[in-house]
Amino acid sequence: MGIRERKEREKERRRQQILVSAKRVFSEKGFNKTTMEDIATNAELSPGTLYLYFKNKEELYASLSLRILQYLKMRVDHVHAEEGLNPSQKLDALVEAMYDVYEFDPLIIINLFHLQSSETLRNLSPQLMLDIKELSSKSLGGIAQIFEEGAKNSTFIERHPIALADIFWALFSGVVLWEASKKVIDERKDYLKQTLKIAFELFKRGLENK
Amino acid sequence: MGIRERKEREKERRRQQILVSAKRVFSEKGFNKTTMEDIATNAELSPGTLYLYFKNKEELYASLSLRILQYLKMRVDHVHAEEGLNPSQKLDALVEAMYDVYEFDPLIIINLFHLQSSETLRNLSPQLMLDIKELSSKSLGGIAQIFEEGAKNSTFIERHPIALADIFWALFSGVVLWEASKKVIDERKDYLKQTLKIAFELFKRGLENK
Amino acid sequence: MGIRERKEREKERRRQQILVSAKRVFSEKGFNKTTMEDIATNAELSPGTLYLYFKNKEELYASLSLRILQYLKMRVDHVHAEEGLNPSQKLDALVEAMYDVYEFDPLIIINLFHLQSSETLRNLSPQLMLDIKELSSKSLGGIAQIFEEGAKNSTFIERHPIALADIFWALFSGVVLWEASKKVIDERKDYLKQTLKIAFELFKRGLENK
Amino acid sequence: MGIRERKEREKERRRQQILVSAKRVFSEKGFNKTTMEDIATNAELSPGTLYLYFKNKEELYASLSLRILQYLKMRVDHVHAEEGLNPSQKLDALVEAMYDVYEFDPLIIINLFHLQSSETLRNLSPQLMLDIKELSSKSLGGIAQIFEEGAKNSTFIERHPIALADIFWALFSGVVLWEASKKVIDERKDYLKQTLKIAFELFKRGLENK
DNA sequence: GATGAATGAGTATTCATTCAT
DNA sequence: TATGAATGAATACTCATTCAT
Repeated sequence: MGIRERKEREKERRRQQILVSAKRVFSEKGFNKTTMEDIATNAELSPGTLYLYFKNKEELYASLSLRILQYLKMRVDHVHAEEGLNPSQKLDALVEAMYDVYEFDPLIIINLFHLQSSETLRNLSPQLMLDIKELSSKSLGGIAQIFEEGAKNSTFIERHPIALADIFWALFSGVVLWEASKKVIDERKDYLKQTLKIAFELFKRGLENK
Repeated sequence: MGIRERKEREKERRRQQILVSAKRVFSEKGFNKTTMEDIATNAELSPGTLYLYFKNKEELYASLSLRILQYLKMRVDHVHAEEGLNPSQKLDALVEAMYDVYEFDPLIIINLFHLQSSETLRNLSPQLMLDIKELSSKSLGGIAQIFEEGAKNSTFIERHPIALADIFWALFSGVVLWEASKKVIDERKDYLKQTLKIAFELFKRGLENK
Repeated sequence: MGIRERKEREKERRRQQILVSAKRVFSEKGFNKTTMEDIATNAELSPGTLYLYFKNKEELYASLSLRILQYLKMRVDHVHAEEGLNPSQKLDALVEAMYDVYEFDPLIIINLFHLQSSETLRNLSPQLMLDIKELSSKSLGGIAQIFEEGAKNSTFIERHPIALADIFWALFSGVVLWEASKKVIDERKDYLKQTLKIAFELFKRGLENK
Repeated sequence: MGIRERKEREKERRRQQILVSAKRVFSEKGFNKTTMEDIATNAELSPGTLYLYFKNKEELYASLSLRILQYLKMRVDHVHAEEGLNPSQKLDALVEAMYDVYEFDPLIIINLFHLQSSETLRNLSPQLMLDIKELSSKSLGGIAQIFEEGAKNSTFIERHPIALADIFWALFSGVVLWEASKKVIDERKDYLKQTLKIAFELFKRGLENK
């Protein structure tokens, strides 16, 4: 391992250390209530150092979305990689994956909606935006493929596969966000998992060729 | 019309004027980038005047959510008020209503998720919070009733009606938010309506007793 | 009584009503925390009305000082009006008067120091300033006269009578202010009256020709 | 000198720099008319920097009181530290000290009365409040001790020593405040020192056992 | 005279970001 | 690289005062 490579690796380690702290603090306080100093303190670094690794606060925040998308993509890829699964079984596997995605970062899933603010996007570096777009598009593509295969062998009804993938993701994130918001308003207990279960069941039933 | 009544009416007119401007500006810039001065300017009022009608920025913002919820509730009530509709037809009518809810305020639907911040809730007056909770709960109750009726006469499968109402709403808002976020990222045109259509179709298919 | 006179009287009544409310509210909250609206509400008037009787907030506040000074002057005059009192007895009577001045307005005595702010004085009408100066000067003159008489008949030591009057007043208000400030800091009980008693006793002893 | 120590010293230097500017500006304009920006400008710093050294405006202001109290305590301690002084001579030395306290900060002595506002106290950090209470109490204790000693050896009359210390301080600050207020109203020249002299003379005469 | 709705200037405080060391 | 002290722009909110009715 060359010295350059070691430095590269060290740098990446530090980036991850910051991201872990950022996730912790953002999850707890939300984007606006979190200060760069909070994150720096949590990471046992100085505020200035954060700026050596991330252009600004928005970019640091968006990088967390990237991590979720990376995880999502990995899980979608795994579904396809498993051998001998028919589309219906793949869909079941995908649903299982979504539970894990949720557990991977239950609170920060809200992040993905923060990206929609055009003000935010203006502050992101082109490379990061490209990465996000690509991962997002590939993950949804992988999901869409399941529906396409299902339609081909008549397991599922025929609809635009990309649209179905969008709906699948929207259903997932809609439930997560909605239940999260109710928890605060109604002080209800964690009713989320069960609702997700019913939601995905309905989705699959709606999709099936009767 | 007494002088007191006229004043009351004038006051309400001013409140609405502010809400209209607030909706415009918040829609364009989002909560944090919008300043009270922006809204005042848009409403052709002075900043101080806003505070005669709304306790603070959070409450002004939350009042916009109230308007959507009022509209939603009204539409749900209408669905039940129409005579001679069976549950399946009521669901169709509800879906139509949701398109209108979306058009009533395409961007500000995001508001409803802003409410989840406990920091926000801390700043709302108890009355406003009560109104929001009540409207929200009544609307979802009205939606749930459709599923309950449908289950009773075996049109729909039996699931917890409240959960189904949550899913119905989550599906709707999830699609709206997700498509909205993609629009910025992908610069795609309004693919939303079509996606919503498929989403609701799938939902209904999933719900039907085959 | 002519109609003009009745109006004049009515106007004065309203002025006093406002002053009473102002004293109440200023005493409770201090100058800065008190709003004109607070006073208006307390007086069951509208904010605008206050400005028909007082040029501005500073002048309303200063007018309260005037009331104390009027009371002080009246009491000093009484001391001189009583027949058959020698200087020593007059001083005793004056000390009694000071207890009453304190009870007349225990908290607002602080007002008199608010006047020192040049910013405040800039906002007072010349007439009010003149009245304050005159009353203040006459009252102190009356006090000084006691010391002068006392020096003449060798009851008291000879010092500049005006200076002695100033010291007499400074001792009184210093004790009041200092004890008032300690009450908050130390939460001690009303030790003030006793301290005032000792203070005046020492003052008199110091003054006496031994 | 270690690097840590140097930084500590530098930080203290900056604190003092701010206090000096604050004293200047507060003296000139009073608490309310002074803005944090005024102070920052005077100190050739940015407004934000002030908040690195003082929690808020109230605390910055109160810290000025602390400085006076520190000086007062030091002078009182010196009086006791001088050898071979009897109580009468100690009182004379104390009177000399008060002239210096006045010169140390002629205008800001008013500060000490600002502390009485409970609203102000609410905004102070517990440590600062503790320091103020302690210094205040120790200084007055030191003053009281002189009267106690004087009473013991029959130089002074017997009165509660703490009360005498309170009166001593009230006399001093009352004269300072009263003369200060008159200066503005009457535009008189500095008649203060002379008045103080007479005041203290009377106080001592009143105290002496004849 | 009386009202009270509207004004809008005024300010403490925060915090993302920079840069000298 | 890393630091962290310093920056200074940005903003919600208040309230004395005005003036059309």
